[in-house]
Amino acid sequence: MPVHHNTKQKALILEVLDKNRNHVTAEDVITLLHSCGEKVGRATVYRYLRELEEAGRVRKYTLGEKNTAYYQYMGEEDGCHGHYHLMCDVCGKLEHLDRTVAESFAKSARESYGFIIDCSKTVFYGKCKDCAEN
Amino acid sequence: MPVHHNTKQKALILEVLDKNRNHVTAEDVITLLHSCGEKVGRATVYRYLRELEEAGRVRKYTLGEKNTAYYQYMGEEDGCHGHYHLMCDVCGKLEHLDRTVAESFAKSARESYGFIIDCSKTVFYGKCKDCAEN
DNA sequence: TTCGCTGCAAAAGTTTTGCATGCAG
DNA sequence: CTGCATGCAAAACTTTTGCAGCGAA
Repeated sequence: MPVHHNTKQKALILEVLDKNRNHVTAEDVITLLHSCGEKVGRATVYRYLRELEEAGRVRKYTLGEKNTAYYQYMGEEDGCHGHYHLMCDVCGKLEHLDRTVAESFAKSARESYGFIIDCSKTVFYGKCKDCAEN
Repeated sequence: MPVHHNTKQKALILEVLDKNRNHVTAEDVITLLHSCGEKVGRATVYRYLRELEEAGRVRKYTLGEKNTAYYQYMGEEDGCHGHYHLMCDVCGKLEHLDRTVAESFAKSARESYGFIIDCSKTVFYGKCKDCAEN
């Protein structure tokens, strides 16, 4: 386990992620910080985003035909407490699906395949209600 | 509507996609062709994969933490012989879960949240049977 | 013969890494 | 003080594009 220093840069990055809960790219983070007069190195942003993703605090994914990665802050709650994530790959909105709804499915997967689903890491992709109606 | 010339290169690429229906990267296609003694230019592979994707004959997505795109041949009829992915985050093995097993779950999500799950993009993370036993 | 297609190489775009310096603990 | 974190630039990768020449229709 790495030692986590509390640095100004990490706090700034987290603040940007918290204020932009829908899909931001690494370059977005850099640009947003730069426009606030705060300069954080490109490598630091990429390194911290990766660290956050590996810790399960941020979700990394792609949208549309772009080859760039989008990042979404999942909040402090470690995720394994009661819900699956539903991510709209049109608008990037994240919804929560109560675990009880998915319980039977997880059970089927376990019984059929012996696969134990980790709900803190699983994200369902698709279209949210609003985007499906358009 | 572009004119589609029937070239040897396109036939070779399609053949590779057909024989490897799951998770092939562009580089995989190039390497596989090269190992068969067939050389097809990198640009041609990328161009044709993109064309196929735009035509709906191939699905493009990302898996795991990789930054590379995976391509999946959907066959001539875009049937719903889709499947969910079960990715073991211990050994990295990828398993397939038939869509029918997950159908009731997808239905619940749709009825409760109006969310339409795209099975081609959803990956369940967790432990596969082998890793769960250790 | 005519264009579209191919292949090479270069460019473009995104992410990672090496290394010297800075700063939190 | 110690050593992890940062920042810069370069490297590493993946994908796209320009252009000359080839080849399918």
